[in-house]
Amino acid sequence: MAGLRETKRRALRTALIEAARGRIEADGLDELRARDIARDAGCALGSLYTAFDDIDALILHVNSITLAALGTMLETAAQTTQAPGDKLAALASGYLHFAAGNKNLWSALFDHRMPAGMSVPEWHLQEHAVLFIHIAKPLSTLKPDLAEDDLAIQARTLFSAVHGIVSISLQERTIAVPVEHLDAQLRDFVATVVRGMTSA
Amino acid sequence: MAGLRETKRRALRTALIEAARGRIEADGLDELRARDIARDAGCALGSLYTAFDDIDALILHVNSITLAALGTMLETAAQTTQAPGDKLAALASGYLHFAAGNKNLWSALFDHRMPAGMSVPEWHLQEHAVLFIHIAKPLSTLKPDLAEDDLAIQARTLFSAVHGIVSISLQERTIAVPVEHLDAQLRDFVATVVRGMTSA
DNA sequence: CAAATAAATTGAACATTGTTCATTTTATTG
DNA sequence: CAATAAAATGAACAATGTTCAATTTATTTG
Repeated sequence: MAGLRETKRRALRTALIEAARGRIEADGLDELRARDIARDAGCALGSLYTAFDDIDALILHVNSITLAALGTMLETAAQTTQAPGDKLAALASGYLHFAAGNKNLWSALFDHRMPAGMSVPEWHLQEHAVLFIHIAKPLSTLKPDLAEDDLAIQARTLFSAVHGIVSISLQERTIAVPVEHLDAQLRDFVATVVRGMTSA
Repeated sequence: MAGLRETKRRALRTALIEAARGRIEADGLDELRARDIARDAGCALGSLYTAFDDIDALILHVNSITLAALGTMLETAAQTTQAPGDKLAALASGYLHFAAGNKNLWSALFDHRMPAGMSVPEWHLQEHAVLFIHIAKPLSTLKPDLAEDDLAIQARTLFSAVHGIVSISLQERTIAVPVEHLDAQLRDFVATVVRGMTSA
């Protein structure tokens, strides 16, 4: 049995990631505790630190899973329609519904901060690209004579705008607005932007 | 001297707020520590808790000051131009420059979270309105036949979009883009939205 | 003004965290 | 099977927000 060690190591890592994921999903990133994670994963507190450098590394892995799920969701959302403006609306709407339906996991993507001095590792930075890349194609159809780097920049800008709307809407600092109202507003906004892009 | 108590109490509160503000401005919300605040304010650790319920109350007061400064800045930004589209562009640009020039204080407005179970007090929620209210007037000029509540909603939506762009741009997860580049992109985006609103 | 009372100040103590470490257990290797 | 390397364990540590009993300071009362 060459690799019992490695097998157990991998099992512990995924158990810890799943435990952290469950906690974040249920109670939010703020309530995540090392001791709870270890208990849920069925290991001692110290073992968490043989499997991962620290809690932040664990959170990055949870966020990795969330980004992957978001990615496949956006992928299919973009396929439901044909016209580029409709694709952008569908992407925005899909993003809203994902965020609303996975609030704590989605919030963790943007609320998490590395400890002072540390920066997000490159492999995870690249995973964040999934947030924009689906926007680029329909956008380039709308604005065919856009240079490649401008396209990337404008895709990121459009994502950021949609994200801002979704983000502040879901904050629910006062009363909760039904998601379908938000969806209507968001689609209206995207339609306005698309109109602005194509007029003039 | 009726009120020496009250005088000292007020002095301590402002000293603590200023100490917290200085720390947040210099090192960011994440590095804020009760012991540092007390030392800077020249009082014992325990005194912080006779003047404020907890650290969160202190942070709210710091954010209050930041929102007031942001408010007067937006006020003057809106006055620099006449046409509603230009006013909206000026507001967005002003917002970007404020955020870029007061990064830690501005970030604290959105990064701060109340402890579990607690919610932001009403007086402070209302102060956040300063973020949208300046948008409503030019927006109503652009869309004269908008109902009052729709106007408020769309002003909030437009703010959220601009905030999202500014927010993600300033995150600087990779390389820092010059503010004037961001400003050009942001103004371009606002112009697109305005065009989309008026073409129809 | 002096004594009594109320409030505020103080820093030590407490509770909760993330992380480390010496010890023990477990897998791998020779 | 013995020797070694790796991992598991939970007690201990350090940092942090908050509380508390004791002390000092301001106000009120006789």
